[in-house]
Parts: sequence; C-alpha cells; structure tokens
Amino acid sequence: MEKNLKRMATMQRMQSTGLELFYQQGYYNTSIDDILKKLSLSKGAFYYHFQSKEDFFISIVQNLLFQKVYSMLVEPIEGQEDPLNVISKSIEDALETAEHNNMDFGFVLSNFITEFNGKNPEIMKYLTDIMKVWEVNLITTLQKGKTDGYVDRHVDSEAVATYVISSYIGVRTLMVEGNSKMLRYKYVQQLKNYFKLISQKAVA
Amino acid sequence: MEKNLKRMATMQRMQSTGLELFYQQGYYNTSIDDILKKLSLSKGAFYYHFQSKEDFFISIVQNLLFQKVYSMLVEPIEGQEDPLNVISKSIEDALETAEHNNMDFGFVLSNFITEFNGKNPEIMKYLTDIMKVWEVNLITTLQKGKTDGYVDRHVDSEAVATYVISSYIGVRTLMVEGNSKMLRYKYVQQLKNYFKLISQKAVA
DNA sequence: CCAATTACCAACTGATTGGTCGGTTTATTT
DNA sequence: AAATAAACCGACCAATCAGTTGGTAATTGG
Repeated sequence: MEKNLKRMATMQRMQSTGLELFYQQGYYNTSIDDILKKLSLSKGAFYYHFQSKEDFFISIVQNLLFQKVYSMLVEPIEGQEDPLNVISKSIEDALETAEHNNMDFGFVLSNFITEFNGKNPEIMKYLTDIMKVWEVNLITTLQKGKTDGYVDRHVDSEAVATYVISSYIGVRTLMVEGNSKMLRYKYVQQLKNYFKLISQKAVA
Repeated sequence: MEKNLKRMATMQRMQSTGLELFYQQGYYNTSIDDILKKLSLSKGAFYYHFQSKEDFFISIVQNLLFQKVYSMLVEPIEGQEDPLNVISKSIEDALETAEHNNMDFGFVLSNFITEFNGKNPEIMKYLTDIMKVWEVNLITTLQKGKTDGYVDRHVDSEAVATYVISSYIGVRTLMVEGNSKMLRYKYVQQLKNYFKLISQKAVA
C-alpha cells in the first residue's frame, strides 16, 4: 500500500526538476536526458512513470504550474475586501519574488503560452485555462468591490482585468536583465495610478 | 557589378521565409531544412550565404525585425504633436493588423525575447536594443508632449513608457486565439482611460 | 523466505539536427 | 570560346532527440 509513496516521490522529483528546466530552457529545447541527468535517473525510469514527454509536461502544468499561479495570484485576492489594494499587493509581491530570484526567466505561464501557441492546441488549452482562473477571479473580485463601494460602479471589470493581466505579463517579460528593480518600481507606480482612476467615481 | 543582385535576392528570400517560420514555430523549433524546403534550395546554398543558423537569425533581426517594429510603432509617433493620441493610434493600428492576420503568433519581438532569454546573451542584446528604440522614442515623445501642453507636467514619462510597453506586450501575448477582437476592444478602452489620467493636470 | 510486483537501468533505434565538403551548374570576364 | 568566379547541389557526418526493449535490483505481500 505504501509502495505508492516511492512512486509519487520519484514522479514529483521528476516534475519539479522538469519544470525548472522547462522554465529555464523552454520545453522543446529541454531534452528528457537533461532532466534525467540532473536526477541521476535513467530513461527507463522516466518511461516507467510517464507515457511521453507531452504527458509528462501536462502533468507538470496541472500540478505544479497551476498551484504556483493560484497561490501567488489567486489565493491572496479571493474573498478579500478592498480589491484594488489587494490586487496591487499580490502583483507587487509576485514581482518582488521574481526580482529576488536570481534565475528569473519571466512569467512561467505566459512563457509557455508563447512557446506552445500554434503548435500544440491541447497543451495550450491547459495553459489558457489556468490564465482564465486568474482572470475570472480578478473580475469577480472587482465586481464585489463595486458592491462594497471600493470600485467605481461604471468600471468595466472585464476590461480592467484584461488590462491588469496584460501589463503584468508584459512587465514580467521585460524583467529579464539587471534592470528589474527600476522596471518594477515604475510599473507598480503606474499600476497604482491606474487603480486610482477606477476607484473614485470618475469615468471608466 | 550586378552580380550582387542575385546574391541579395536569394539572401532576402531566405531571410523572409526564415522570419516567417521562426515567428510561427520558434527559433529552436525551426530547422534550416524547413526553411530550405519551402524555398526549394539546398544546404549548400544556405551555407554559401550565411555562416551559421545564429548568424542567419541575427541578420534577420537587424534587417527585417527592426524595420517591422520601427515602421509600426516608432515612425508613426516620431515628431508628431498630440502624443497620447498618436501613441494610442499606433498601438490600435498594430493590434488591428495583428487581429486580421489569421496567422498571428503574438508580438514578434517579445516572443523572441522570451525564447532567447537566458540562452543567448548576444541575440538578446540585439532584441532588447530594438525594444529600447521604441522605449526611447516613447519617452521623448511624452516629454515633448509636456512642453507642448498635451501631457501633464507631473507625469513620469519613463514610467508611462514602461507601462504602455508592458501592457502592449501582454495583450499581444494573450491575443492568440479566437478572442482577439474582444481582447483588443477591452484593452484599448482601458489604455485610453489611462491616457486620460496623464493628460489632465491630475496627480501622476 | 520466496514469488510477484514495482522501480529502475542502459543499450539501442530511427529520425532529425546543424554543419561540411567535393563537385556541378550558371553567369561573368577576357 | 575559354577561363574564372559566383551560386548552388546533395550526400555525408557526428551529435542529439524521443521512445523501445529486454533485462536487473529493490520492495513487499503471503
């Protein structure tokens, strides 16, 4: 009964290292041998646990990637009051984490979306689904913010969510060299300005 | 003397098809044979004109890619009055072009930045240099807009440029499936809202 | 303690990769 | 027309890829 423990432990080691390398080098540019070498495991071990490279990647997306996005960008917002402050704080935290990570290669999710776009519709679906979880959560939170009097009632919540997500993806794409700190500072400054616009009862 | 014409014609055919495929499939995921097959040319022809795959790609970046970004995002802004309207118009045009391109795979430049980040510093430099041309142009235009009374004097031009670029990169990354039209509409709506904020003499 | 199952090994396959090279065709010069 | 150089061909090479296979070591239930 407890034999599954070893299986799952090995699988998780593979997934964890897999995500790390896929994130650093891209999916197509990372070979299974790269991952196995880092773990001192063999091809046989890999294909014992996973059907294919694609199956392996999907399992990473559904487990690790979803968790990563959810805990960083969705959970901190869910059910909170004062949506605009909570949202900007979650984004600030995410950017700070990224900046202090000396091996940062952008927003994991959007990097993969870029890589798989037009190549693998099935994987794309898994990725955009995660994106959608964030989007829906943002919209819901903004709508609730209207009812609670934090957000201007004339604001188009869906449009705001689109704009917030877009800008976050972009700034993470740009945060790739030594200029991360200044970039983050400028970005957050403007994000908060933008939020001021939609918090008061101005046009929107 | 006129023999160079043929050389350049062939090289440009290769570069054009190369950019097309690199854009669609990514650099690492596109083989030289893919490109040559499309042109009915041989390996020998390729290596007669270019030293390596990397050299080939760099030539594409410096010629075609630079031109593409410049004509779409820099030129329409340069030296114009009323910067905010000109900027938002250039972005709207770029998004509309992208939307009506039934083979759209995101913002070429940022796609490559994502792909090469952490892998090839030399190529990264060429790519970020193009990005910087756009950024500098935006900043200059915004600054001039202050002098001419179009942009609020308290606005941080660099921060605005960062925010505009980020959001554009992001929305282009998201514009990858059937939802392009709605996405573009929402995005432009919020961009213009944001611009209203920095055009009047409000805080910024 | 032993048989069965689980977990893993490592050599191999066939396809593809970027790049080389000796040779042929095409165009230009004299 | 002959000689020269530019443009291109395509077979080949070593390396690498995802995936297969036939086996062995470790674990576990009876």
